[in-house]
Amino acid sequence: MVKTQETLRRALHERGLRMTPQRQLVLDAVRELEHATPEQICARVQVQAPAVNITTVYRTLDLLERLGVVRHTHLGHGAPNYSVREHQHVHLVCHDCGDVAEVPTELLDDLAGSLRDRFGFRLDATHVALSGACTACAAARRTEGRTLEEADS
Amino acid sequence: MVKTQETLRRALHERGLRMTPQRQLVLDAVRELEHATPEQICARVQVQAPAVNITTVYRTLDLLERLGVVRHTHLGHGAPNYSVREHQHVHLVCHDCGDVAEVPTELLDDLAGSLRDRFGFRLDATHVALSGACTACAAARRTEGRTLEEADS
DNA sequence: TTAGGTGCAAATCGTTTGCGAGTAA
DNA sequence: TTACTCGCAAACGATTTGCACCTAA
Repeated sequence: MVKTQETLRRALHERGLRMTPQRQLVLDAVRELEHATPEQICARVQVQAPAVNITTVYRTLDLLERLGVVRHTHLGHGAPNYSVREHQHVHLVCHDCGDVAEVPTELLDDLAGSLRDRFGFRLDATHVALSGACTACAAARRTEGRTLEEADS
Repeated sequence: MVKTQETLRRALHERGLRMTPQRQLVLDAVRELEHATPEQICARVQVQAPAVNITTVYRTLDLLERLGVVRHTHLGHGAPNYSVREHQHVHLVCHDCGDVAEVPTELLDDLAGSLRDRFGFRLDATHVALSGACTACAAARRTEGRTLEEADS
Protein backbone atom coordinates (compact mmCIF):
# COMPACT_ATOMS: atom_id res chain seq x y z
CA MET A 1 0.00 0.00 0.00
CA VAL A 2 2.11 2.87 1.27
CA LYS A 3 5.15 0.85 0.38
CA THR A 4 4.24 0.79 -3.29
CA GLN A 5 3.60 4.50 -3.25
CA GLU A 6 6.99 5.29 -1.82
CA THR A 7 8.60 2.81 -4.14
CA LEU A 8 6.88 4.57 -7.00
CA ARG A 9 7.94 8.01 -5.86
CA ARG A 10 11.52 6.85 -5.56
CA ALA A 11 11.48 5.07 -8.90
CA LEU A 12 10.09 8.18 -10.54
CA HIS A 13 12.63 10.43 -8.89
CA GLU A 14 15.51 8.22 -9.95
CA ARG A 15 14.51 8.80 -13.51
CA GLY A 16 13.94 12.50 -13.16
CA LEU A 17 10.18 12.01 -13.23
CA ARG A 18 7.66 13.52 -10.86
CA MET A 19 4.92 12.18 -8.66
CA THR A 20 1.84 14.07 -9.77
CA PRO A 21 -1.74 14.04 -8.48
CA GLN A 22 -2.79 12.31 -11.68
CA ARG A 23 -0.31 9.48 -11.19
CA GLN A 24 -1.33 9.14 -7.58
CA LEU A 25 -5.00 8.96 -8.50
CA VAL A 26 -4.47 6.43 -11.26
CA LEU A 27 -2.48 4.17 -8.97
CA ASP A 28 -5.13 4.48 -6.26
CA ALA A 29 -7.85 3.63 -8.75
CA VAL A 30 -6.00 0.57 -10.03
CA ARG A 31 -5.56 -0.69 -6.50
CA GLU A 32 -9.11 0.00 -5.42
CA LEU A 33 -10.79 -1.45 -8.48
CA GLU A 34 -8.54 -4.55 -8.38
CA HIS A 35 -9.28 -5.36 -12.03
CA ALA A 36 -10.25 -2.58 -14.35
CA THR A 37 -10.00 -1.33 -17.88
CA PRO A 38 -8.41 2.03 -18.68
CA GLU A 39 -11.91 3.35 -19.25
CA GLN A 40 -13.07 2.28 -15.79
CA ILE A 41 -9.93 3.58 -14.17
CA CYS A 42 -10.47 6.89 -15.86
CA ALA A 43 -14.05 7.08 -14.62
CA ARG A 44 -12.89 6.38 -11.10
CA VAL A 45 -10.18 9.01 -11.25
CA GLN A 46 -12.64 11.53 -12.62
CA VAL A 47 -14.81 11.19 -9.54
CA GLN A 48 -12.07 13.02 -7.66
CA ALA A 49 -10.63 15.02 -10.52
CA PRO A 50 -13.06 15.44 -13.42
CA ALA A 51 -10.55 17.25 -15.60
CA VAL A 52 -8.20 14.29 -15.92
CA ASN A 53 -8.11 13.11 -19.49
CA ILE A 54 -8.19 9.50 -20.58
CA THR A 55 -5.01 10.11 -22.53
CA THR A 56 -3.26 10.75 -19.25
CA VAL A 57 -4.67 7.54 -17.85
CA TYR A 58 -3.28 5.57 -20.76
CA ARG A 59 0.08 7.27 -20.47
CA THR A 60 0.19 6.75 -16.72
CA LEU A 61 -0.78 3.08 -16.92
CA ASP A 62 1.95 2.58 -19.44
CA LEU A 63 4.45 4.31 -17.19
CA LEU A 64 3.36 2.41 -14.08
CA GLU A 65 3.67 -0.80 -15.99
CA ARG A 66 7.18 -0.02 -17.17
CA LEU A 67 8.05 0.76 -13.57
CA GLY A 68 6.70 -2.61 -12.51
CA VAL A 69 3.97 -1.21 -10.28
CA VAL A 70 1.00 -2.47 -12.24
CA ARG A 71 0.43 -5.17 -14.83
CA HIS A 72 -2.18 -5.79 -17.42
CA THR A 73 -3.96 -8.94 -18.43
CA HIS A 74 -5.96 -9.76 -21.52
CA LEU A 75 -9.18 -11.26 -20.29
CA GLY A 76 -10.63 -11.75 -23.72
CA HIS A 77 -11.74 -9.64 -26.62
CA GLY A 78 -12.10 -6.18 -25.20
CA ALA A 79 -9.86 -3.78 -23.36
CA PRO A 80 -7.08 -5.05 -21.13
CA ASN A 81 -7.40 -5.28 -17.43
CA TYR A 82 -5.04 -3.55 -15.02
CA SER A 83 -4.16 -4.50 -11.48
CA VAL A 84 -1.36 -3.81 -9.04
CA ARG A 85 1.55 -6.12 -9.44
CA GLU A 86 1.13 -7.89 -6.10
CA HIS A 87 -2.39 -8.89 -6.99
CA GLN A 88 -1.51 -12.20 -8.62
CA HIS A 89 -3.66 -15.01 -9.85
CA VAL A 90 -4.74 -16.91 -12.90
CA HIS A 91 -7.94 -15.88 -14.60
CA LEU A 92 -10.45 -18.33 -15.96
CA VAL A 93 -12.73 -16.70 -18.49
CA CYS A 94 -15.90 -18.38 -19.66
CA HIS A 95 -16.17 -17.87 -23.40
CA ASP A 96 -19.92 -18.27 -23.26
CA CYS A 97 -21.09 -16.03 -20.43
CA GLY A 98 -17.91 -13.99 -19.95
CA ASP A 99 -17.68 -14.82 -16.27
CA VAL A 100 -14.18 -14.45 -14.81
CA ALA A 101 -12.91 -16.63 -11.98
CA GLU A 102 -9.62 -16.26 -10.14
CA VAL A 103 -7.52 -19.21 -9.09
CA PRO A 104 -4.09 -19.45 -7.45
CA THR A 105 -1.07 -19.29 -9.73
CA GLU A 106 0.35 -22.41 -8.09
CA LEU A 107 -1.95 -24.39 -10.35
CA LEU A 108 0.36 -23.54 -13.20
CA ASP A 109 3.59 -24.42 -11.43
CA ASP A 110 3.86 -27.87 -12.98
CA LEU A 111 3.07 -26.56 -16.41
CA ALA A 112 5.55 -23.72 -16.00
CA GLY A 113 8.19 -26.30 -15.08
CA SER A 114 7.55 -28.42 -18.18
CA LEU A 115 7.55 -25.42 -20.47
CA ARG A 116 10.82 -24.28 -19.03
CA ASP A 117 12.51 -27.68 -19.15
CA ARG A 118 11.25 -28.72 -22.52
CA PHE A 119 11.04 -25.43 -24.42
CA GLY A 120 13.05 -22.92 -22.42
CA PHE A 121 9.93 -20.86 -22.10
CA ARG A 122 9.41 -18.82 -18.92
CA LEU A 123 5.69 -18.73 -18.35
CA ASP A 124 4.11 -15.57 -17.03
CA ALA A 125 1.03 -17.09 -15.46
CA THR A 126 -0.77 -13.86 -14.74
CA HIS A 127 -0.63 -12.12 -18.05
CA VAL A 128 -3.17 -14.15 -19.93
CA ALA A 129 -6.52 -15.52 -18.96
CA LEU A 130 -7.37 -19.14 -19.63
CA SER A 131 -10.44 -19.62 -21.76
CA GLY A 132 -13.08 -22.29 -21.44
CA ALA A 133 -16.55 -23.02 -20.18
CA CYS A 134 -17.63 -22.40 -16.60
CA THR A 135 -19.68 -24.99 -14.75
CA ALA A 136 -23.02 -23.48 -15.67
CA CYS A 137 -22.25 -22.98 -19.35
CA ALA A 138 -20.62 -26.37 -19.74
CA ALA A 139 -23.81 -27.95 -18.40
CA ALA A 140 -26.03 -25.83 -20.61
CA ARG A 141 -23.97 -26.72 -23.64
CA ARG A 142 -24.28 -30.44 -23.04
CA THR A 143 -28.05 -30.29 -23.24
CA GLU A 144 -28.14 -27.93 -26.22
CA GLY A 145 -27.34 -28.00 -29.90
CA ARG A 146 -24.04 -29.41 -31.03
CA THR A 147 -21.47 -27.85 -33.27
CA LEU A 148 -20.89 -28.81 -36.85
CA GLU A 149 -17.84 -30.90 -35.98
CA GLU A 150 -19.75 -32.98 -33.49
CA ALA A 151 -22.69 -33.46 -35.80
CA ASP A 152 -20.32 -34.62 -38.51
CA SER A 153 -19.25 -37.80 -36.75
CA MET B 1 -9.96 -30.72 -47.47
CA VAL B 2 -12.99 -31.75 -49.38
CA LYS B 3 -14.49 -33.29 -46.28
CA THR B 4 -14.77 -30.02 -44.42
CA GLN B 5 -16.06 -28.28 -47.49
CA GLU B 6 -18.89 -30.70 -47.97
CA THR B 7 -19.61 -30.65 -44.27
CA LEU B 8 -19.79 -26.89 -44.47
CA ARG B 9 -22.08 -26.93 -47.48
CA ARG B 10 -24.43 -29.28 -45.70
CA ALA B 11 -24.36 -27.28 -42.47
CA LEU B 12 -25.15 -24.14 -44.38
CA HIS B 13 -27.96 -25.78 -46.27
CA GLU B 14 -29.51 -27.11 -43.08
CA ARG B 15 -29.81 -23.55 -41.88
CA GLY B 16 -31.12 -22.19 -45.13
CA LEU B 17 -27.78 -20.59 -45.93
CA ARG B 18 -25.82 -20.81 -49.13
CA MET B 19 -22.30 -21.81 -50.08
CA THR B 20 -20.93 -18.81 -51.93
CA PRO B 21 -17.62 -18.22 -53.67
CA GLN B 22 -16.70 -15.77 -50.91
CA ARG B 23 -17.27 -18.32 -48.18
CA GLN B 24 -15.33 -20.90 -50.11
CA LEU B 25 -12.41 -18.54 -50.60
CA VAL B 26 -12.33 -17.45 -46.97
CA LEU B 27 -12.30 -21.05 -45.75
CA ASP B 28 -9.55 -21.92 -48.23
CA ALA B 29 -7.51 -18.94 -47.08
CA VAL B 30 -7.87 -19.84 -43.41
CA ARG B 31 -6.71 -23.36 -44.12
CA GLU B 32 -3.81 -22.37 -46.34
CA LEU B 33 -2.49 -19.63 -44.08
CA GLU B 34 -2.80 -21.85 -40.99
CA HIS B 35 -2.72 -18.85 -38.65
CA ALA B 36 -3.89 -15.53 -39.95
CA THR B 37 -5.61 -12.32 -39.02
CA PRO B 38 -8.78 -11.21 -40.80
CA GLU B 39 -6.65 -8.67 -42.65
CA GLN B 40 -4.26 -11.33 -43.94
CA ILE B 41 -7.11 -13.63 -44.86
CA CYS B 42 -8.73 -10.81 -46.78
CA ALA B 43 -5.52 -10.10 -48.67
CA ARG B 44 -5.24 -13.76 -49.61
CA VAL B 45 -8.83 -13.93 -50.79
CA GLN B 46 -8.36 -10.79 -52.85
CA VAL B 47 -5.59 -12.42 -54.85
CA GLN B 48 -8.30 -14.53 -56.46
CA ALA B 49 -11.23 -12.17 -56.10
CA PRO B 50 -10.13 -8.56 -55.67
CA ALA B 51 -13.66 -7.27 -55.19
CA VAL B 52 -14.25 -9.16 -51.95
CA ASN B 53 -14.66 -6.72 -49.11
CA ILE B 54 -13.10 -7.09 -45.69
CA THR B 55 -16.55 -6.75 -44.17
CA THR B 56 -17.49 -9.98 -45.88
CA VAL B 57 -14.37 -11.63 -44.50
CA TYR B 58 -15.33 -10.62 -40.96
CA ARG B 59 -18.89 -11.79 -41.43
CA THR B 60 -17.77 -15.07 -42.94
CA LEU B 61 -15.22 -15.77 -40.22
CA ASP B 62 -17.90 -15.17 -37.65
CA LEU B 63 -20.24 -17.53 -39.44
CA LEU B 64 -17.60 -20.24 -39.88
CA GLU B 65 -16.76 -19.97 -36.23
CA ARG B 66 -20.36 -20.36 -35.14
CA LEU B 67 -20.55 -23.42 -37.38
CA GLY B 68 -17.47 -24.83 -35.66
CA VAL B 69 -15.34 -24.87 -38.80
CA VAL B 70 -12.74 -22.34 -37.70
CA ARG B 71 -11.58 -20.96 -34.37
CA HIS B 72 -9.80 -17.85 -33.31
CA THR B 73 -7.03 -17.34 -30.81
CA HIS B 74 -5.77 -14.20 -29.15
CA LEU B 75 -2.03 -14.27 -29.57
CA GLY B 76 -1.48 -10.97 -27.84
CA HIS B 77 -2.40 -7.37 -28.28
CA GLY B 78 -3.35 -7.12 -31.91
CA ALA B 79 -5.87 -8.79 -34.13
CA PRO B 80 -7.04 -12.32 -33.44
CA ASN B 81 -5.72 -15.26 -35.30
CA TYR B 82 -7.90 -17.69 -37.23
CA SER B 83 -7.26 -21.31 -38.05
CA VAL B 84 -9.28 -24.33 -39.03
CA ARG B 85 -10.67 -26.21 -36.09
CA GLU B 86 -8.56 -29.34 -36.56
CA HIS B 87 -5.36 -27.33 -36.37
CA GLN B 88 -4.86 -27.65 -32.61
CA HIS B 89 -2.03 -26.65 -30.36
CA VAL B 90 -1.06 -24.36 -27.56
CA HIS B 91 0.65 -21.12 -28.42
CA LEU B 92 3.54 -19.72 -26.43
CA VAL B 93 3.98 -16.02 -27.10
CA CYS B 94 7.10 -14.19 -26.03
CA HIS B 95 6.08 -10.85 -24.61
CA ASP B 96 9.45 -9.37 -25.43
CA CYS B 97 10.13 -10.33 -29.03
CA GLY B 98 6.63 -11.45 -29.99
CA ASP B 99 7.82 -14.84 -31.18
CA VAL B 100 5.12 -17.52 -31.24
CA ALA B 101 5.88 -21.18 -30.59
CA GLU B 102 3.45 -24.07 -30.90
CA VAL B 103 3.42 -26.95 -28.47
CA PRO B 104 1.13 -29.97 -28.12
CA THR B 105 -2.12 -29.49 -26.22
CA GLU B 106 -1.35 -32.58 -24.13
CA LEU B 107 0.87 -30.38 -22.01
CA LEU B 108 -2.27 -28.87 -20.58
CA ASP B 109 -4.04 -32.13 -19.86
CA ASP B 110 -3.08 -32.22 -16.19
CA LEU B 111 -4.01 -28.61 -15.68
CA ALA B 112 -7.31 -29.12 -17.50
CA GLY B 113 -8.04 -32.00 -15.14
CA SER B 114 -7.38 -29.94 -12.02
CA LEU B 115 -9.45 -27.05 -13.25
CA ARG B 116 -12.31 -29.36 -14.02
CA ASP B 117 -12.17 -31.24 -10.74
CA ARG B 118 -11.59 -28.26 -8.50
CA PHE B 119 -13.50 -25.50 -10.25
CA GLY B 120 -15.81 -27.17 -12.73
CA PHE B 121 -14.05 -25.24 -15.47
CA ARG B 122 -13.66 -26.86 -18.90
CA LEU B 123 -10.43 -25.53 -20.30
CA ASP B 124 -10.24 -24.73 -24.00
CA ALA B 125 -6.52 -25.13 -24.44
CA THR B 126 -6.33 -23.70 -27.91
CA HIS B 127 -8.17 -20.44 -27.54
CA VAL B 128 -5.59 -18.51 -25.60
CA ALA B 129 -1.90 -18.14 -26.01
CA LEU B 130 0.35 -18.48 -23.01
CA SER B 131 2.51 -15.48 -22.38
CA GLY B 132 6.06 -15.43 -21.14
CA ALA B 133 9.68 -15.09 -22.20
CA CYS B 134 11.26 -17.27 -24.86
CA THR B 135 14.71 -18.77 -24.33
CA ALA B 136 16.55 -15.96 -26.04
CA CYS B 137 14.69 -13.13 -24.33
CA ALA B 138 14.86 -14.77 -20.91
CA ALA B 139 18.63 -15.03 -21.32
CA ALA B 140 18.94 -11.46 -22.56
CA ARG B 141 16.92 -10.23 -19.63
CA ARG B 142 19.12 -11.97 -17.10
CA THR B 143 22.30 -10.43 -18.43
CA GLU B 144 20.80 -6.96 -18.58
CA GLY B 145 20.41 -7.01 -14.82
CA ARG B 146 16.96 -5.55 -14.74
CA THR B 147 15.69 -4.48 -11.36
CA LEU B 148 12.20 -4.94 -10.03
CA GLU B 149 11.33 -1.41 -11.05
CA GLU B 150 12.46 -2.04 -14.58
CA ALA B 151 10.42 -5.17 -15.10
CA ASP B 152 8.30 -4.96 -18.17
CA SER B 153 4.97 -6.44 -19.13
C1' DT C 1 -41.14 -13.02 -54.31
C1' DT C 2 -38.55 -13.40 -50.50
C1' DA C 3 -34.80 -14.50 -47.58
C1' DG C 4 -30.09 -14.41 -47.84
C1' DG C 5 -25.59 -12.28 -49.25
C1' DT C 6 -22.62 -8.60 -50.60
C1' DG C 7 -20.18 -4.13 -51.10
C1' DC C 8 -19.66 0.40 -49.61
C1' DA C 9 -19.62 4.19 -46.45
C1' DA C 10 -19.97 5.58 -42.01
C1' DA C 11 -19.90 4.64 -37.17
C1' DT C 12 -17.70 2.72 -33.20
C1' DC C 13 -14.26 1.23 -29.85
C1' DG C 14 -9.89 1.25 -27.82
C1' DT C 15 -5.68 3.50 -28.16
C1' DT C 16 -1.94 6.63 -29.79
C1' DT C 17 0.11 10.88 -31.47
C1' DG C 18 1.09 15.81 -32.26
C1' DC C 19 1.13 19.93 -30.22
C1' DG C 20 0.85 23.92 -27.42
C1' DA C 21 0.59 25.53 -22.81
C1' DG C 22 1.55 24.97 -17.96
C1' DT C 23 4.74 23.94 -14.07
C1' DA C 24 8.32 22.04 -10.92
C1' DA C 25 13.33 21.91 -10.18
C1' DT D 1 15.65 27.77 -18.39
C1' DT D 2 14.71 23.12 -19.22
C1' DA D 3 12.60 19.00 -18.76
C1' DC D 4 8.69 16.91 -17.76
C1' DT D 5 3.35 16.78 -17.80
C1' DC D 6 -0.96 17.46 -19.19
C1' DG D 7 -5.27 18.28 -21.91
C1' DC D 8 -7.26 18.54 -26.26
C1' DA D 9 -8.09 17.32 -30.91
C1' DA D 10 -7.09 14.47 -34.45
C1' DA D 11 -5.35 10.20 -36.22
C1' DC D 12 -5.41 5.34 -36.12
C1' DG D 13 -6.24 0.22 -36.51
C1' DA D 14 -9.57 -3.20 -35.95
C1' DT D 15 -14.20 -4.22 -36.22
C1' DT D 16 -19.29 -3.42 -36.70
C1' DT D 17 -23.42 -1.46 -38.55
C1' DG D 18 -26.85 0.58 -41.75
C1' DC D 19 -28.39 0.38 -46.07
C1' DA D 20 -29.30 -0.33 -50.93
C1' DC D 21 -28.80 -3.58 -54.41
C1' DC D 22 -28.46 -8.03 -56.18
C1' DT D 23 -29.17 -13.10 -56.73
C1' DA D 24 -30.62 -17.92 -55.74
C1' DA D 25 -34.45 -20.78 -54.54
